[in-house]
Amino acid sequence: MATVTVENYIKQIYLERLKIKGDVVSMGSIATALEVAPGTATTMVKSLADSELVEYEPRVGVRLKDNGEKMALGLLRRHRLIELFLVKILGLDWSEIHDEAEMLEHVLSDKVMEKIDVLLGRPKIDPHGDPIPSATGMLDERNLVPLNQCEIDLKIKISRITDQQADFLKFLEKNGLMPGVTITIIERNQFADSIMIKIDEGESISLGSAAAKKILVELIS
Amino acid sequence: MATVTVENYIKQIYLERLKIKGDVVSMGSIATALEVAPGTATTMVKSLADSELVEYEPRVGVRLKDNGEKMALGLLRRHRLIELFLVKILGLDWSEIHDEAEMLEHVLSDKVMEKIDVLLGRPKIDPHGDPIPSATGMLDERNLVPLNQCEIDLKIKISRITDQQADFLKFLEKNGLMPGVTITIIERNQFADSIMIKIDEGESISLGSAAAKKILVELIS
DNA sequence: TGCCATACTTTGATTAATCAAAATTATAAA
DNA sequence: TTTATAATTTTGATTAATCAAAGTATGGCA
Ligand SMILES: [Mn+2]
Ligand SMILES: [Mn+2]
Ligand SMILES: [Mn+2]
Ligand SMILES: [Mn+2]
Repeated sequence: MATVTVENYIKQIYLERLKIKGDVVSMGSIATALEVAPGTATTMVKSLADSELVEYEPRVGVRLKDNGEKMALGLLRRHRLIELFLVKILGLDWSEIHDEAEMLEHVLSDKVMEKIDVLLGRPKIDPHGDPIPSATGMLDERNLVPLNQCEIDLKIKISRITDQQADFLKFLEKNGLMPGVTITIIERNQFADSIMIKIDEGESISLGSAAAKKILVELIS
Repeated sequence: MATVTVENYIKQIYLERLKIKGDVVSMGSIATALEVAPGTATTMVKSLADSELVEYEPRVGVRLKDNGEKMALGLLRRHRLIELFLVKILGLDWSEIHDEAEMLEHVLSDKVMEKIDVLLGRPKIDPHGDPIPSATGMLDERNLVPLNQCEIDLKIKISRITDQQADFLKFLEKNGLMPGVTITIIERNQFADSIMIKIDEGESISLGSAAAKKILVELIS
């Protein structure tokens, strides 16, 4: 059985891999993401390699093997199902579920996960808009556009939030900027580095490009 | 923050304390209950004493201090609320919830526990009939009688099961012997070491005294 | 009283996970 | 090509939890 630590490393390697262009994940990015010293990441990754979960090439990086990828997708599924459960069934706020799920993903049995999945109606998307892998490890990453790169005057739908920091999520919630909401960019100011958006039948809000970049949207035909 | 291991020791010391006449728990009983070597229990209890959670007297035993008792009651509350949640909300069988709760009790946040408590209507009793301590650490152990020590021909109510082994619980469930059910002892055979009981408006079943001892009942006036 | 079985404690190791700091490499700049 | 910088790896320690096996104490029995 993989320990909680091993599971966290495997999942993080998967997530870092998604973020970058390259196909190999650096020790530095793992160490930063998991908040451990660089040497710790190196040591741990070597031990993951001994367990056949990853391929590790010194001074180059690490890549998940089939085993590892399967584990990562299983964890991602657990994490996201748990988040949705915490919001839908227990009524927690979407800003406080991530850390909770970070622990629970390692602890809930398959039996409990199946009950939760059924209770939620086998959902495909979590509260942040992240896709939930299927029980068989299928994951479809939708092709979404960062809000800051969107054209003006088009009708678009907020679909996914890539920054799960509690404060940022609370800000979005307070302003009604949650997945599912449709909006239009009504103004863009290149030099002020900001955009002005209008929620359908609602308020107008100004967003800096750093914030807008964390909001992924879908164009409505 | 107490580790999972520390929490398990503290809870076990509390539970062992309840089982015995004396007021001090032996290293041996802890080691057996937690399935660790005797020396491990000694070492660990000494470290609990360093943390001011217990008082430890070498070769005599260990007793919880106020801190420790508070922690134990908190865990017991969590454990039992979680068990009830797993049965009532997720629909697990009462025979498979104990191990699940054994992990979850260390991981769910206070916020989640409060949501669960509310969702369940602030219950006082778990699926095995075990009392749930209040959030302030109040626990009322009801005064119940083991079924094997009960008089014949009286109307009695099954109230608590002290053996939580899955197989035993499954047996009880199959025969309708769950907390809340009312029964009568219709026969007792001293030499066969068994009793015959009849479920109200139901079947008659024979139980050996070892099994009957694990079923606590309440006399119905 | 003295022995001894049993329970308990101590000792010396091991494993997993971590860190700080020193050593090494690779790469980009001069 | 040489050097400097940044990333990575290695080394030596530490902490928590555990075990096996050796050592110790104590309460009853002879
Ligand atoms: Mn995690
Ligand atoms: Mn999420
Ligand atoms: Mn536990
Ligand atoms: Mn119970």
